Amino acid sequence: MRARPEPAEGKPRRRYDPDRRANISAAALDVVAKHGVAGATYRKIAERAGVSLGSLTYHFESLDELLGEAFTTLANRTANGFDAAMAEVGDEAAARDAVVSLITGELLNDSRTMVLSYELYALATRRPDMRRVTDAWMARSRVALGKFFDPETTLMLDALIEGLSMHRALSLAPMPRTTVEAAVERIVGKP
Amino acid sequence: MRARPEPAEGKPRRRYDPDRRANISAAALDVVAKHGVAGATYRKIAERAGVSLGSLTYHFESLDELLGEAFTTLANRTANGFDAAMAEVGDEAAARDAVVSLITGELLNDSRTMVLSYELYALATRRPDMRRVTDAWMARSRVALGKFFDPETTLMLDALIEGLSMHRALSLAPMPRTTVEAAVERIVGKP
DNA sequence: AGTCGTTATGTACATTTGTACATAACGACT
DNA sequence: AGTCGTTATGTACAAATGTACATAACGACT
Repeated sequence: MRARPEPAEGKPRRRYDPDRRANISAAALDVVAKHGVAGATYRKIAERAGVSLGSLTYHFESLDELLGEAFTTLANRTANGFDAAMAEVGDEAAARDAVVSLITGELLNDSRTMVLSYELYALATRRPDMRRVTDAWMARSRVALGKFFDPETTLMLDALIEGLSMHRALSLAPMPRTTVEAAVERIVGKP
Repeated sequence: MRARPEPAEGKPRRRYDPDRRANISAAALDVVAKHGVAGATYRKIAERAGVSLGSLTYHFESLDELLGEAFTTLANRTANGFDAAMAEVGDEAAARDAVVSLITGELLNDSRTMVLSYELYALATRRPDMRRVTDAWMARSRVALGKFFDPETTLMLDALIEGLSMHRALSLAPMPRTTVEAAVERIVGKP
């Protein structure tokens, strides 16, 4: 017998678990990160979310729909982090530093985000609706970068960020930060 | 009743299907490209290879072993293509052109290779033995590039190739070749 | 209190999938 | 011709999985 959380004083208690749908979506990402899309089953996700099996099929008509929503929230959250990091930046020199930090830092570079990105990319080359998700994601990155760099440089920089993050994540001997700094400088030009 | 292929004159007919193991491996890549690792089952692969189900479990003790061998051959074949393209190159200017052609051309950029790469990357961040495959792959790329560029430039260029190929494959509006040329030039320096 | 729509739970069933195995075909060798 | 090790085939079975559904709990509203 588990005690139910107390309702806020005076506030109408709408439902027992209001954001269960979002919780299921988050649990799906955990399962994909651990077992891959190949190992993402209704039962594993339900267990991870601490929720009954029937609840999944109620909220999501298919596994594809569930994965679609999960990856969409992932892309939005990552893009939000990207935006936030670039929003605090004043001039181009600071933008340069921010980009280097993004590549070497935690937002783009932790293994969980990277493996989920790969799974998303693989899915996106196969499912057109997921292509829209990756397109929107990349577009937001370019908008954030476009505030400081010209359009062509922005395209190059965006691709460089992708490649450097990937190689840093996959490589056993991660590239030193100084090399990342030098690569960014070569693309965006001398200060 | 299907007629059996005639044995070569005088040559001892060793076995009915000598490279069935390799054929199964190739069929596995086809299935992964079409349905993802998630949809790669013994039965689908057997059907694609035109081979009985039992033959798969005979040649490969597990699906992981089969996928491991399939991705290993993929990585080797792609690296061979990379080597071949760079081997025909004389000076650094030609190397620059070769790199641009690799990014915009067919070796790295067809959607089949890209989706398989993503699946491999996703697998590699989860399975240590696959990490060795991707490591060897990237090491060969760097060796091929290292004949023409200094070590640090090679690292940068390798990452740039990865990122540009990926963005060209995923983007609905592919980046123009001139932008690719400009990006490579910024990394490797003025001619 | 009573009713209704929404959400949650557990169970049951048909299909898919990995796996094991018995049997046979094949080639090499004596 | 006979024997043996290797390879191929088909089938069978148990576990896992997607899916449907009956039942109940919950909150909002009258």
